[in-house]
Amino acid sequence: MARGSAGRSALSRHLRVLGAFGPLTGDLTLSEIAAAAALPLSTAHRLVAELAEEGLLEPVGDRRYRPGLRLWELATRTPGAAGLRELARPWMGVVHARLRQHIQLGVLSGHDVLFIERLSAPDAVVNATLIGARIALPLSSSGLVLLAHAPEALLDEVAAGHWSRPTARAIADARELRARVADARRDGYAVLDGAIHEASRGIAVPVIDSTGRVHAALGAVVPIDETPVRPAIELLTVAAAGIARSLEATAGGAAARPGRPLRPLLATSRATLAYFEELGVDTVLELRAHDD
Amino acid sequence: MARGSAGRSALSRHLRVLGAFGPLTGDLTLSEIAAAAALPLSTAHRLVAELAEEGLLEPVGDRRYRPGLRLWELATRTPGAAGLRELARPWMGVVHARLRQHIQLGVLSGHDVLFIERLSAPDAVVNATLIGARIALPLSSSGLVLLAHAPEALLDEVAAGHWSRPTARAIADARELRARVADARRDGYAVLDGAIHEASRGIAVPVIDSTGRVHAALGAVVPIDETPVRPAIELLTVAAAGIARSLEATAGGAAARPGRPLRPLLATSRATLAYFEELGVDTVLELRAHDD
DNA sequence: GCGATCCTTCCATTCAACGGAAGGTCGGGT
DNA sequence: ACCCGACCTTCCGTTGAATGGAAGGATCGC
Repeated sequence: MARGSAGRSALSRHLRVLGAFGPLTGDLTLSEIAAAAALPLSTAHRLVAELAEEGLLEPVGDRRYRPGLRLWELATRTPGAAGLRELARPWMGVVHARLRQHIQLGVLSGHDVLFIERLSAPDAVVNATLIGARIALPLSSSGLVLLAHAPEALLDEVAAGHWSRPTARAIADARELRARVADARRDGYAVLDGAIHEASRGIAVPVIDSTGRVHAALGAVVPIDETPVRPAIELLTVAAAGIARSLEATAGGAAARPGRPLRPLLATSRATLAYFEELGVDTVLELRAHDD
Repeated sequence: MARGSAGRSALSRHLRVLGAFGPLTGDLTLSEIAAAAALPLSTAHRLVAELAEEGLLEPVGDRRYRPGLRLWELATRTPGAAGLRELARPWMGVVHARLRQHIQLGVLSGHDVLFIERLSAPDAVVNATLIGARIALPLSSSGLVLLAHAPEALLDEVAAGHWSRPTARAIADARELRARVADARRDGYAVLDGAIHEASRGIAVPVIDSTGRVHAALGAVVPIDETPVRPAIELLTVAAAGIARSLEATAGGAAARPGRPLRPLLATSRATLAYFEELGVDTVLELRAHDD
């Protein structure tokens, strides 16, 4: 590198540039990117050009950029996100059809829940969740569930840290957080009222496989005191078990085969399944139709 | 850099590593990655460690890696893929409900169609398409449609190049390709029989906005001579127009506002819409429920 | 026409990336 | 118990790719 050279690896600066695009960010100009990424303009200029060259950014009009196709294409190979999402959707659909409220799936990422999928309804309550966005663990019922099943060290870290409190009912301190997490651990679910918005109640259960590993939290956001909680928990629990089974069918199925494990295919027709087997693709599982 | 140093920018080597994971690839070990990316082992070792550090790869078990959450999270901000997909799904659902065959959405990427979304049915015909995978332009009806509306230079390039011919009915040469593309340009749709598999017929129409820009191709894969073609084309055309309108409502709507354009939100409840407006998020459009 | 804003190019400096080689670790075969 | 082969990890001297300040353009608004 050169000059005082600041940062860490080259990779981290490329990511700083991509990180300039947040969940609510629109197309950005070069200087907006430079500012958001805290990079010198000439450096940003070069990085943006490289990223655009590789298709990770794409030019829009003649002065703006947005994240590009290649990024999405690569992300498609993310079993922990894209894969889990695809596999969970049918189960989420079942819950959604009954509850007609927000149904969402979140995974643990750092000190946040990263939301991977959400089904909504026009008349559902307020819900700050966006697909691809994060909520601090203590602010969400999904977060409590994930925390309940994470290594103790994570709870210690989070409890020691700070979190915003959008409403007065949000969990206030480490003591309360630990109590709520203990509840979630004991009950196998979490209910959290008005933590982000006064009117909303979160209900979440873990997606937990037969080895005890927790892959995600499946949650609903419902109006407080309108939707009966008990039946919702039961619906969510059944769906979470279904998701866990689907996960094991793919991951386990693929890993169990000798030879190179291939990503199992989902959601395709029987005829297509036969086609891929003919092509010599080792592991192809048909789970269920994508959309039914 | 150092030593003979081979390649291009640092970015390109990181991408070579990520590129080792294909649409059908499972979790890979370090040496598999090194081999697939054609990188020296020690280099691959360092790159993989960096990528894992940043969450672009995640360790699985104790010797394998897979693409990580952060990659998916960043890809979430891709209006041309993730955004288009979300926005198109309701329209695709309408077509799917009628045809009960594969319905798919593809965008132009290099000399391929990159498929972004697909709805299937258990009894649908053979279909090689995978979400996140590519098909060469001349092999797919969606490809013909995209080629028909792309700059002439692209057609020249593709026609001059080579493509595989999985079946005897696949387009054979540049002459035939140009003729089929001309048809697609004239008709506003493309029908292609048995190009990838003997039993399957592709039907595709462009998603074309009011400025004439083509954003994607919307297609169906149906059994040859079973599904009436004309009504399918009409269904697809209506849906494509719907997608185009949704696109303009978001992109146009956001871009038209003064101040920083924000990514419009989709698929949320009315109450949530109000919530975001209150928070000062400039541009929030509610289009329709995510799942209905 | 003039200033402000944003983008592009240039280039001397220098340190982060490179990768061959050597040393571990692990497991399976005998 | 021992060896062997397959992987993975660490070390480190070399060097050219990345860096970013500065200067020069392009464009827009007033």
